[in-house]
Amino acid sequence: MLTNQSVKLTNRLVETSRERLLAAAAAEFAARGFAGANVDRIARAARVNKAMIYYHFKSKAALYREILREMFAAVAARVAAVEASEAEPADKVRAFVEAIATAAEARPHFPPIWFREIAEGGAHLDAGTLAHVTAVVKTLGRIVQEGHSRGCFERTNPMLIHAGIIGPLLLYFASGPMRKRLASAGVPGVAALSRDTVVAHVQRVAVTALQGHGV
Amino acid sequence: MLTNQSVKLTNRLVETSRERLLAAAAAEFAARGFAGANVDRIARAARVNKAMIYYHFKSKAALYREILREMFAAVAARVAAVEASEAEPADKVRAFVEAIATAAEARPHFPPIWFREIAEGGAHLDAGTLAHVTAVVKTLGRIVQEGHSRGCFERTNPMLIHAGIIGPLLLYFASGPMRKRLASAGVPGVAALSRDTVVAHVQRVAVTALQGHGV
DNA sequence: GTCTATAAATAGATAGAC
DNA sequence: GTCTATCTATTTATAGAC
Repeated sequence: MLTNQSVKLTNRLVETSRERLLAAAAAEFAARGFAGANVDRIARAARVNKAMIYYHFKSKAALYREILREMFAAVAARVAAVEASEAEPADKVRAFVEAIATAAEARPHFPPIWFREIAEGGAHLDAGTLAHVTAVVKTLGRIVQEGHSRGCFERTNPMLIHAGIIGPLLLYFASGPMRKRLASAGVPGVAALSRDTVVAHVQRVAVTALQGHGV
Repeated sequence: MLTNQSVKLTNRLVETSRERLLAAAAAEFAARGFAGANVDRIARAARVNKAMIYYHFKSKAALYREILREMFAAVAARVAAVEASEAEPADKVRAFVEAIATAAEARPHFPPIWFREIAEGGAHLDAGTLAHVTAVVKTLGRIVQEGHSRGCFERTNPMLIHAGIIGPLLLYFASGPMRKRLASAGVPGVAALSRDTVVAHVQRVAVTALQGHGV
């Protein structure tokens, strides 16, 4: 019994070659993009033979799609949970912001890869992953709609709110290295910009825009 | 005299091979990134022999840097003009937003390339171009500072405002193809999102955040 | 300035042994 | 599941003629 359990524990604690490949690939794709990524480098970083990439995945492209799928499935799940909660519309919007931030933070590769996919028009998104993306946007749309029906939000294009949330958040989380260079160049305030400050600001801005108050 | 003039006019009206290469390369780099870009394809799109790339520019990398340099020099110039104007702080912030939007619109390749550079930590930015980037951010910092000194703005980290401006604007201008796919997938409000709506929203949000009013 | 031909290196992918 | 060796295609870059 103890033996069986320790085997199971070991299987969970020790990363499999597949998991190590996924982690190394995520970092490589984030740093260099799909075209710039190199399968040899991915294998080396994962301390795994290159041929294993083609054993576990069909191709470099399939490996990349796998990473995209996990990313967007995770945000979609978080956001769905937000919508399903009992909170009032304004709090759901705040939770939506927090959900995006949390998902992005848990995956440092997420924001840069998302940026690149946007730049590429979602060229690598398969149907299933695209469905996750649209689900996220539609969910925010329904939250905004619900707020409007209840009389707490003014009529607002949800895509505007979406851009106001996703834009600054992704920019913040994707720009770590860039911000370091700006800080070195003497730009004031860059170093002081914390995750919590950004999230709070985005939350406030989104809710304020929705509530209007004749602004 | 007439001959001389017509020659000069011709030289201005007819794109040189160098100009055609720059235009084709900008589109290629925007669509596929630096690593994904292909010099053969650039040459073909420019209707120019591939060897001309190496005649006019030193390498693929040098060609890319040339495009980066022009992009950021243009925004830096626009933004400097905004700061030099006689407008009051809030209007300078609005003009800053408009300047970014105008520069981005005039160069469809600009937003996607900027996104990719952020994702890559500015790996391709040479010292001169990085100076342009920092100049833009610092300029906004001074406008915010000026507003605070004059008592019209609350004390605010300028980087927060910067992220709130650049994030949504770049996202909007870079996401044209992606938005089309979302519209096809039935996401409401995507098609209705106009450039002017986004710019006005970003302006309002930035100024409101700066003015505070105890929010 | 423009073109052809080609060098030289890189990188995705697979066969086949263990 | 893992590894070695290798094939093949792609692609940046240049030499040299016109």
